[in-house]
Amino acid sequence: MTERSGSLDLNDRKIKILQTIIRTYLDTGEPVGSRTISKDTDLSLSSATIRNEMSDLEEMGYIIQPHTSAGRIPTDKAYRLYVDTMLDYKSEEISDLKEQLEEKTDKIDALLKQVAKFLASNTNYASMVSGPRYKSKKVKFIQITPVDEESILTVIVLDNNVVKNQLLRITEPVEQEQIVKLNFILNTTLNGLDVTEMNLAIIKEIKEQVGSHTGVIDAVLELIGNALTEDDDLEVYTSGATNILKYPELTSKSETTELLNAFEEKKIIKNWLATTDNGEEGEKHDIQVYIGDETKVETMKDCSMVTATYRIHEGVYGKIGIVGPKRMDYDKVVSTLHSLMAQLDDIFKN
Amino acid sequence: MTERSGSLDLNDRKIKILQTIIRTYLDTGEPVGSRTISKDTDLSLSSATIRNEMSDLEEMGYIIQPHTSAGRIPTDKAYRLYVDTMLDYKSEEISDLKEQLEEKTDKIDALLKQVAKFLASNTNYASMVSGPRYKSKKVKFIQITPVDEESILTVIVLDNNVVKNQLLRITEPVEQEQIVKLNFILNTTLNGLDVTEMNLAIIKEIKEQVGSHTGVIDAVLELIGNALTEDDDLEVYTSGATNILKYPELTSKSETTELLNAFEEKKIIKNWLATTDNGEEGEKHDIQVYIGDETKVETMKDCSMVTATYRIHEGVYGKIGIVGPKRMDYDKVVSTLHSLMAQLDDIFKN
DNA sequence: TGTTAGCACTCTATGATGTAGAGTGCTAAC
DNA sequence: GTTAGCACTCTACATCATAGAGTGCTAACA
Repeated sequence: MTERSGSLDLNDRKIKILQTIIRTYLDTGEPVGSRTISKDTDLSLSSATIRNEMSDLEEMGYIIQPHTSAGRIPTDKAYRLYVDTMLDYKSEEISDLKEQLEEKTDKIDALLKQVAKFLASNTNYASMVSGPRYKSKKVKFIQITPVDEESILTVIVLDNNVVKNQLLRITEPVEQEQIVKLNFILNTTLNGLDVTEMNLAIIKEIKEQVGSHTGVIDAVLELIGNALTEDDDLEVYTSGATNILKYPELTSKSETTELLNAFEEKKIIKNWLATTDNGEEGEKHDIQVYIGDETKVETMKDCSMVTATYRIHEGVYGKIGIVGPKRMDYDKVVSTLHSLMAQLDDIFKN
Repeated sequence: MTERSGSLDLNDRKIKILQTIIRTYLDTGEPVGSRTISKDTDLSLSSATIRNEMSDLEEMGYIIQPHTSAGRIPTDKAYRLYVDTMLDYKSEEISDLKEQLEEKTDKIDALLKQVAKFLASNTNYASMVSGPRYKSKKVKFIQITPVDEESILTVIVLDNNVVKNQLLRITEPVEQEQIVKLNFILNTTLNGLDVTEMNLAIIKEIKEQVGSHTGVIDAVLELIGNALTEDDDLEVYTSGATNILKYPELTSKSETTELLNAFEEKKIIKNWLATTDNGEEGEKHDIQVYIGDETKVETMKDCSMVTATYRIHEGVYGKIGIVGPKRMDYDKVVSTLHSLMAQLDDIFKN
């Protein structure tokens, strides 16, 4: 159709102009006009020439005009291109991050909470961090102990060193030697098994060996089953959800509310964990950027999401992510996440 | 000054008018004019007469005019009066609440989470529920067990049946008989003590009796100390924080954000728990209403807060509250809380 | 003395109107 | 291929007029 369709490819000049548009728009949030570009680049071209190029860029789908007499703003396609090829890594903020973190590294969940907070306050976007998940869990140690006349305590240690316990009410006392026997049988039979390996045959065998107190055994087995299958409640830490309110382009009121709500109930995150769960392979610290519709979440079509996977060690991993407006400082977010991941790696080594 | 200052007391007619103003304003959120009142009450008075009365009410500080040619809106003083003397209890929604709750009463924290959710979705305000707090905690049972060559498991059961545990790394194995001895000594010495009773003398006695493995003992004692003193992280469950956005009078943007933020970080709640902690005496289900400045929180000066205390049993209690705009449906909130408290009482009995 | 009708007055919310400014696309010239 | 010039479009903003709601005051009435 167009006579000079030959010009419809991304030559260096177009790239430079597009990059300027994106950078400026990320910075100001206002549509970018041809004069601004003409002044801000070192191309020394007049605004008229820029206009021609912008016209091409618009035809190619990289920029649009909100209305006739406005400048251009980048499309999702442009952001995609930007994130894929134009990111400009900075690595400034590494230092103070680490200092902040290492104050209190005693417990992993406290650490992750801090990570979420750090990310949110550092980027000014909303952050979320999922607790570590274990590929498969096995029983390492079981112990049953009478506490008083009416209750016994069951403790289960899993191979990831997570300890589960529960007090069981009992109606009649269990004799000490029965307890010892029970402990012995449970440990020898179940040690090292995961939940798929605890079949009916094994359960039957245990019951036959013990002979009595099948009620207690049932209760213990149920507890074990729960311990092995439950996802640790899919623990998710979020922070800075209210940062979403800072960005006027997201303040369409109803949608923002919905988004905040989704954040409060941690819907987004669980969804995200569920969908990307399999993609565990790949680069060590691959960082994914989802722009607008790429998030696959209707309420987030004006948002972008940047995520990363951390690994504590083989098979034990969790996710970190931030959510912000599509007009997001991708450079900063990606580099912050990058250095954060490196820090975490470092910390997990100890 | 005024000639007929004798009319400046709250006679029945004034009360009726004030009540109508409050109810109408709570309902519509618009300033209430004299004509509306004249039509909506059974006083059969003309708007002119109502105007005279309203003028008095304004002088008495119960209502104000946002601007010259607008109707009147209630002041905090009016709300206070309303809450203290004019509440109209309804007891409709009791039933479905209970059905919703009893689905899953296995764990107290899951229950409380549901209570928060229920309250928020039922009232359309933000809700918060604090986990139960224990006046004083004592040790009921201690057990140390070797799990493998490099770790031993310490389990502590408190008298409120809360179980704490931790894996301790050890450098050299501890012999079985030492473990048995350790368990015996710890249980006989510490059983029934609270944290104030574990003084240096007792600790010294334990160490002397055991003779060796003081490192392990220190670790165990530290764990016990933590278990007895930590506030279970002051667990607080919130729900429906985004409901705050539904009320236009709170949408001054910056303040709403601050409020939401405070909610996210659960500042409000901790503050509130801290300040009202002592007020544990009094009526069984006394419900407190804090209006505007009464909340003592700057960011909540346009909000009201309604709180109640639940008791699981003697000395074990927690708090429930909701936060909403000053223009809040106090009737509904108070009656909902009322019936909720009754339900909880019922549930805790089992 | 309490109540009411009437009226002038005030203030807000709303919509219409005009204008400056930013930015574009097109054309013609370099 | 690049640029200057110009007509055109659209938004944002301020100004203005108007309708409507509500009041306070006064004078008349029961």
